[in-house]
Amino acid sequence: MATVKSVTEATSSWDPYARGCPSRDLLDRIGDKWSILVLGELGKQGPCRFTQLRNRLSGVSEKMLTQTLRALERDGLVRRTVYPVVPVRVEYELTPLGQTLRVPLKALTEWSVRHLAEVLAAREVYDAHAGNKG
Amino acid sequence: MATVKSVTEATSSWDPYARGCPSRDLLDRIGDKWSILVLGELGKQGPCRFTQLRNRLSGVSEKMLTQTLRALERDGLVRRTVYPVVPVRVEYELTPLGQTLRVPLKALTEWSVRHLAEVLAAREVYDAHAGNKG
DNA sequence: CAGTATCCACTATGATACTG
DNA sequence: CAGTATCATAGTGGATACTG
Repeated sequence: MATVKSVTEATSSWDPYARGCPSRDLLDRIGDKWSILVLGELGKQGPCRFTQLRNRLSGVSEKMLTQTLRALERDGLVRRTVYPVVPVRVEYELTPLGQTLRVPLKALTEWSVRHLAEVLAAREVYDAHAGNKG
Repeated sequence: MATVKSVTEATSSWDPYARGCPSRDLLDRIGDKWSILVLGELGKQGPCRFTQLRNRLSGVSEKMLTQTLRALERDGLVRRTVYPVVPVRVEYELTPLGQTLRVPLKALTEWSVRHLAEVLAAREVYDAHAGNKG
């Protein structure tokens, strides 16, 4: 997960693109391999148990799932509820704050869905030229 | 930069949160350390030369700046123009496609600015508890 | 069930030096 | 000026085995 950086370099008036800025911090947090997938799953389905999540995000290791969930929980985006039964049962769900993040995430998703073809096309053009030039 | 993954596992109807989905690809691309900063700078100022960019994104190495710019260029988000003068002059600018990405990026930025305090507060609470529990 | 603890590989990033 | 090449390293992600 993102290393926790000091905000020493930050400017007083937030420049969205300066180092140490909120959006960079956000990207550092959700730009990892599993965060948005977890956020997405929880957003779709509501409360979800650890193993359920692991199965839905097939491919994730227990270590990474735990790590991702802990980070999201730490940031107040996900709530973790432990039911003291045996065997223990733990449920994860989006917090209200986590819910609000779905909006900008959706904007990003929509952009990518709408422009994916263009990006892919650009890649092919670029790679073709690269092939010519070595 | 993101490893280029096969899309073999993708479902036919795009699930925004499934692996290999457009939004994941997008996050893989712009979730790195410099892409959104470069996008942001170019969005703010229009055409910009290599060294100008390097100075504005103070802290970036030439290698990373080149790598980031190449990736963005490959994806059709940034245009690279070489002026065959001596010494050579290269200008970078957002393509129309790159411009459209500023909208969802702005949504993300606004979210982070608006909710940063909550996230930070949540972290402190979490870390305080972690201290208690070991 | 829901983790934790280890060890390992790869990747991303960076410092530095060199070049057309 | 605008890179490229090389070397070094930290951090990310993963496989596996163990535990309350």
